[in-house]
Amino acid sequence: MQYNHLDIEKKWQKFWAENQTFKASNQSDKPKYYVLDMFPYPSGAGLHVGHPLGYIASDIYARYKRHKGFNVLHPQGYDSFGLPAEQYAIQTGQHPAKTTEENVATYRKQLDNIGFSFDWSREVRTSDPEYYKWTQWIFIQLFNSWYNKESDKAEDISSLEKIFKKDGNATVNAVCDEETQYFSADDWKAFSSTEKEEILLQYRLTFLSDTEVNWCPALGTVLANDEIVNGVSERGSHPVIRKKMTQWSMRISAYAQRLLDGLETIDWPQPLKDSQTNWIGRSQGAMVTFKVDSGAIKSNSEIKLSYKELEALKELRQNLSKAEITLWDELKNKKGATKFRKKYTIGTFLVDYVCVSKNLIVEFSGKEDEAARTEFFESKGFNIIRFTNEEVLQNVVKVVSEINFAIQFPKVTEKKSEEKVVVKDYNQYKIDVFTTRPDTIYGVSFMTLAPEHELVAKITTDAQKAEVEAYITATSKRSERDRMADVKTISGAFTGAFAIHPFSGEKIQIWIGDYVLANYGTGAVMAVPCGDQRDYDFAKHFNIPIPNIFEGVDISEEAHTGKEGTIIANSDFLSGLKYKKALKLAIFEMEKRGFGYGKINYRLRDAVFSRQRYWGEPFPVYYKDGMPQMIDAEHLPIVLPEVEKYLPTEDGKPPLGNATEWAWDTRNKKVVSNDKLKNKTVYPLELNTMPGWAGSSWYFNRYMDPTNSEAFASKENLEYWREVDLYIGGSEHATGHLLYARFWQKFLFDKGIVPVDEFAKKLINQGMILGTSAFVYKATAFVKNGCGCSDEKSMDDVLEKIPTVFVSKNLFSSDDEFETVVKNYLLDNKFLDPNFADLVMITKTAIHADVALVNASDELDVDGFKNHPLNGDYKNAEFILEEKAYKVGREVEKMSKSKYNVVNPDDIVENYGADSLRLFEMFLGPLEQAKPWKTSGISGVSSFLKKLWKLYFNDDNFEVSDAEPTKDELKTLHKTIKKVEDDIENFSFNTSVSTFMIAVNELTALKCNKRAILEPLAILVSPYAPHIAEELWSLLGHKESISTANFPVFEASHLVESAKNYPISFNGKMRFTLELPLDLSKEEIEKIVMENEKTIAQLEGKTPKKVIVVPGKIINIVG
RNA sequence: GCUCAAGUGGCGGAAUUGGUAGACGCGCUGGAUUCAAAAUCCAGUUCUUUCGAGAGUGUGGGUUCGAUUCCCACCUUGAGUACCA
Repeated sequence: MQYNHLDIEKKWQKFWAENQTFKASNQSDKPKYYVLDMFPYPSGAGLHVGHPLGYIASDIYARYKRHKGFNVLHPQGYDSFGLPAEQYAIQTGQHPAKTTEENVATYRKQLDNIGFSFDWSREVRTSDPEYYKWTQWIFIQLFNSWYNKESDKAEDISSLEKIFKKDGNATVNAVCDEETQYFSADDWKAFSSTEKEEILLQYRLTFLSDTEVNWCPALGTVLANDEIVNGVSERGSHPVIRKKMTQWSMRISAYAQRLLDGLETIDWPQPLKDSQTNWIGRSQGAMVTFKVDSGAIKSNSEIKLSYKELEALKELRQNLSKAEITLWDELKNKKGATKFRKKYTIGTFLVDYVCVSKNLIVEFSGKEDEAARTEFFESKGFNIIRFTNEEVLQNVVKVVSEINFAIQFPKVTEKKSEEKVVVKDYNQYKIDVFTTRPDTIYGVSFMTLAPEHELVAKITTDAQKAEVEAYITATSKRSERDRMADVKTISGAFTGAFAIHPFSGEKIQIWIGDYVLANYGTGAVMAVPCGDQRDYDFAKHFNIPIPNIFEGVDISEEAHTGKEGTIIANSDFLSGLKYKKALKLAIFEMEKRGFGYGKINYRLRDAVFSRQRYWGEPFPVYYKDGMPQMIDAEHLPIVLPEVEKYLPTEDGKPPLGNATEWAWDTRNKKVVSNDKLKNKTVYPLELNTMPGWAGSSWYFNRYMDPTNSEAFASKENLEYWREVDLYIGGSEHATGHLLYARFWQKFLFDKGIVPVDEFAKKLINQGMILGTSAFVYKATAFVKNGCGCSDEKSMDDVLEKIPTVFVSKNLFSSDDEFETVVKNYLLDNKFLDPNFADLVMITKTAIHADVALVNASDELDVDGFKNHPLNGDYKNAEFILEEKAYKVGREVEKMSKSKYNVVNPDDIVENYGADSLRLFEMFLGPLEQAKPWKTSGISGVSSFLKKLWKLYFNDDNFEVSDAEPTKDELKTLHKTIKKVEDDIENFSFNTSVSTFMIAVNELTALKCNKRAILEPLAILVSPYAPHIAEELWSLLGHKESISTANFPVFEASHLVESAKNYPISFNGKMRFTLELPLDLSKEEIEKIVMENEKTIAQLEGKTPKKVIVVPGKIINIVG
């Protein structure tokens, strides 16, 4: 019987589907094992041979684990929301759901062809409302949570409200927006519900905010940082600009440290961990505040307090003086428009009490900067009344009545035009900088602000104004890309202002420069030219002093950036200290003196979560009085509405703005027509949709319980499957999917929803399969310029006669040679008149030829090429052959349609079988490595399968013997068991394929047909080539699927040898081998070897200096 | 620039703890079979060679009896990231 892959493979694929062979049970006596692939986005192009590589590897592992007695979960699904389906919808008007459905069907067919052991009963699709219902649910959970730094986890928002009610926000240690104002418990109670909502939004883990986003005009949507590559969009390479928009964001920054720490606990590839570590970008250093020292500064807006000052405020609020308490007792009961707040910040000033609605400030007198305060407050339109401590303590009633009077009869103070107000130097401007090198603070000789820094306009002196403004205009005109491309040019401008060095008190210049980025750190740096190359270059360029603070280091040519072993000099109390000590001491002193503190900074930004797209999850959100409201979980899913067009609306709203049924009826709890928005109980729904990574950030949990309609997965199932044991997918998701998924998992863990905080124990990145493109070399003829020929028309005729010519690859090695070959051919075949030969020039063009037209010897199917639909122009082309064949050139490139090097797995399955495809993909090379595909190589594994098949047959009859196997046969079997088992455990699938080949070659040579050998062999092969293994297994008389069989057990006793073929080396070089019994002692071996005639010949009479004998390994004779 | 990974025949790659470099497969060469081809089978295939042997894992050095493997410097390629203070 011939091995017929077509029949066998169809038969067993049908068997597996009908018997649900790979359906995983949610409980079992066996240990559990969860093998997961990154689910595919079902694109219209279908799969090429590169896609299934990871799936084949994971399938082999899953099948192996079943043989090893595990209850294996091996699911598959589709990441079916996404841009291409939407772009296609825009072009064709087809609903993305429809094209997605079609693409999924194609994918499923292609996957089924390869014989994967997926449990399809658990399939998920992110675009299925029953699935995204739970994506929406998780969004609500995030909205209802805040990050408590004290407990270092996410907590329910109600616990935060409780604290606000009791103590205000002074005691809260949370991850929140930077510009959060302080308020007391009483303030909280007095806030309107809208105000409360606004404040809570600053703490929620998903929040709405005006953020600078990456807007891609061509795609009409915002993009996340990981969706931008080299300043242009990852998809389509469109330019991206910065734009302020109101967007949902995810407070992933709250998890920065835990995302970093978690990497230590998971077995993921180091490069991937490195790239996440870089992306999170933790840097340890200090926050330092520099005061601005300026002759004339303009004030035109409120100044925010620094973090440290806000910290100090907390203390102040809690430690009120007796007089303060007495007066507050009187004022705090005022309600409504006359409500007072205590210790409130206005500008950089802290006022004792203020009634904001009446513009009245009440203060204790005797503050040192009273005059400045009065001038500033009045400029802001406030009235100020002041009392002394004594006045309050002696007659608080009188004081209160004066306050009441001031409320009722306010002094008319005109709010002065802000531009005109010139406030003299009150040291109110401060520049916060972040530095990783506080030890070099005495090396600071200037400061640089980003051109966009908010202080720039305020501190620039009149003299420098024109220059600074010109510089800002110039930089803002440059695109992000230009700025990135041109990092060499040094540019900047002096503001004219000076800062005060916090330690030395010296005046230092403040510059602006575009090498400082507005969106990293504080957008300002303290420049230490001697210790940072960019600062150094900047200082050199603008002739700023470069003080040297390193002992014994030459900085005349470049900055000294090394840390280890560096000793600090010229730095007051830091002089003479080593880098590490100086760093610690500098931070200690800053904290003591109150102008700096140790801080850890992260590069990781909060993730923008809104997309102006149609084909994504709708938010479960409606807007009431401009504030977002969550729809109760019980009403989910909020299903994507139908729209007429998938483009943004004419007034620039996202595509959902086209929907006519997109309003939330809060009374009837359902989505209703927009006509009903006039109703008081009907509100508009969110028009943005969620980004692609929303659905993929938790799908691995859904597989555990995919049809549950009560919960996103049941507690029992989550507890049973816990986490993914093996996850296989591409490394391109390092800073996208794999980071977001870890973030959500940690959040869900905090909330007690999932039992583990890392979703995948082990991860492997499969390498890309590249295409091997084929090139043909086309000759183009044209007439030399300026030939001086009289008759152009006749030259046209000459060219007319010359056909398109292709030259076989090895006929030329240079362009000149190419020209000669072509000309000779044209002359020989009378395509060219010898009289014109010198006037014609020939150039070479390499053209991609379809790889399907090229055989294993790189020979082109010339007729096939001429008749190929893509090569219509070459029907009458001439081919210059070598040895009767046209040889193509080869080059390894990424697989892509335009290079005609894409190989479809369906064709391979058709011609060679799924088992061959699986074996070959594994045989190409190590799983993690990128490697080129060359279809010709498949004949090796294909003939291996035929040889394997033959072992079980005697001519056409299936025939195995029950006789005892020989020692050699057992040795081959057990050697193979050991190697294959080790290889699978180490994911070294390529080497086990060669092990199978060796085993089959050996057993063929031994003419082995023993059941005791061939039965275990079928099991060994079955994870790799499951169809042929099932067929052989059933021929061997088994009724159950081979997947239920136990993996053969290795017995070392079969490999025990009595003799060893020793390599005999001279000075480490192997010269010959010698067969010796293994039970000899070192001395005996040495004696035999030294007496051997070959040894004597090698030594040429010399006496060896030393003889190394390692029994069982090697003998080395040192001469 | 920085970080990481990798450099082995004509090609994909093997050598898992330092111990016979090039397993296995493709391709190539020769042979058998065939009217012929495909398929199949057999033999050979790192380079040099005076046929004795010698050299050889990107380059140069080091450790070692012995290095593809460990250490140092450099070169090349690929990936990621990029004025990150």
